[in-house]
Amino acid sequence: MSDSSVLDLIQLRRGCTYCSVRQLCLPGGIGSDELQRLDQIVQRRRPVARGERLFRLGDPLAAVFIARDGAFKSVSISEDGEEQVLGFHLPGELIGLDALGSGQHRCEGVALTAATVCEVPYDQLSEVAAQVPSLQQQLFRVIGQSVDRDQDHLGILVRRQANERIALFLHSLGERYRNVGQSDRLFQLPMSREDIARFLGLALETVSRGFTRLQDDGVIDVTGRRVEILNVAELLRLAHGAESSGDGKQRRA
Amino acid sequence: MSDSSVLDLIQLRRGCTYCSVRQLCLPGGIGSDELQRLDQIVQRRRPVARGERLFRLGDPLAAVFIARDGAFKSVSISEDGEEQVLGFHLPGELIGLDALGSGQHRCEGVALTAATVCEVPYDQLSEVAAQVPSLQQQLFRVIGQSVDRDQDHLGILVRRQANERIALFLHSLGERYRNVGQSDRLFQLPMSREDIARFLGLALETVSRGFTRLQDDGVIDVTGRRVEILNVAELLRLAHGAESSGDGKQRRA
DNA sequence: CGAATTCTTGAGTTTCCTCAAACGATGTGG
DNA sequence: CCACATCGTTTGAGGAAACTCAAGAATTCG
Repeated sequence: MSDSSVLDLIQLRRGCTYCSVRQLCLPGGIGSDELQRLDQIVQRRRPVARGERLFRLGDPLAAVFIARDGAFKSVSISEDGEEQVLGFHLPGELIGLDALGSGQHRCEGVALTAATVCEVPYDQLSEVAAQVPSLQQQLFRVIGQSVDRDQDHLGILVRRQANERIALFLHSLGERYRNVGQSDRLFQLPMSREDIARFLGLALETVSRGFTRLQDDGVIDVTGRRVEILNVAELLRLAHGAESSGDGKQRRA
Repeated sequence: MSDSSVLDLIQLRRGCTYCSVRQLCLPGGIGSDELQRLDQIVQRRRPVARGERLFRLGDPLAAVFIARDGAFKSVSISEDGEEQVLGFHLPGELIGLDALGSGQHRCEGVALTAATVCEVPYDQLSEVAAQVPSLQQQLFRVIGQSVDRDQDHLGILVRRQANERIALFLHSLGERYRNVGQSDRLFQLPMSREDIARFLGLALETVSRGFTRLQDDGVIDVTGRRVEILNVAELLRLAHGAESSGDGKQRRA
């Protein structure tokens, strides 16, 4: 076996074909020919340090990113300098779509942990999409899903009270971890209480109190950033406006 | 001049080429050949009665709509039956993009006034987009702009107090009316106080009180749904967290 | 192991929500 | 054309939720 064929194999294994998050970043899948074309333009598995920014406010749209390991947040900076967290990005999710409308980024993409990303130059992506209809379809789909997440986010913020928002947040985070093949009951939060607060539209103290309350009610177990969901059903009940059941102790269905 | 050529001319004038909202629904413009292809698939100027729904929750994605006259709202229904207003749509804006992610509508498109819409069957649109790269580009752009509006909406909801939200809302509405060629100082609200409340994440009484407050401060003049913005600068100041200036009377810069 | 960050908890205050009632516009039938 | 019903809006009073400020625990990190 020649050196080059070994290299080819390694290349292939590192490419989209064998990517563990492929079903996520390209739901529905596309043909292998199309996949090869995509492979050619994807910059693979770049490591990113915690706190590093993939792009900044006002940067021209150069590429979209796909989280592979680790977690990211999208934050917008309001005129008074306040940070707003627009979303969190787990493996398989696209980052940087915010620049699609104006050609410039309206927010910053920040790594919450050490992470790796794939990077797809935008002009090449749209070129390939124009030539490969199924990829165009997939793209509309993926963008649409990011819109869906934004609307879910809106749903959390509009007229829900603090405890509901927090329960909803923890539940949906669990769901997303499950999609990535991790446990949906026990996970490590990649973001600070402050990030959560700025995502949920609350004060960070309110988030902290909410966690404590859920713990007192036996719904979750939380120490720092380690979260274990003990009672999913109850968490969901609370997320949809149910009163937390009077006595401050655990309660079995 | 034959009958058929007269008809052709009328057809043409009623088509996208002469459409008053073309720059809005297709910003940046596309070539005239492409425009003709688009013309062929667009159902033009259908009248819609107030309260009529363009699509309902769960409907499969069949078409996207472009508001021509009148105004629409997108509302999602939460599991407890509460309505949430996700957005308002003025002439030139696309309606129905919420189904892009899942293929099913996640919200309902409701006419707030008597209105007219253009309707574009989705499968034909994506087919033409696949063949006409510049249209694909425009589509990404337009979808991106709708994402931008969602993010602006998030920005309003996250950690802003009631008066700021209301000021921001009125200001941005003025801006949008200006884009449509109407006055940005004096307009008729197409939506009820309740709709505004469900959009801003407030109680409807709070919206009403906010309006009254702005009127007392001489910033706007409001009677029912007629709104006149008297002091844009002050409105903007209030929108960005400024205290309303003590004395309950008008104040000149 | 100590410094620095992040998180929790407490006390007091503000904002905004809820409930309730009056007011105004709009449209319908007598 | 007017009386009346209906819907949308305004206004008031009281209370609850969440914010701010502040200080003390716990974790993380060098």
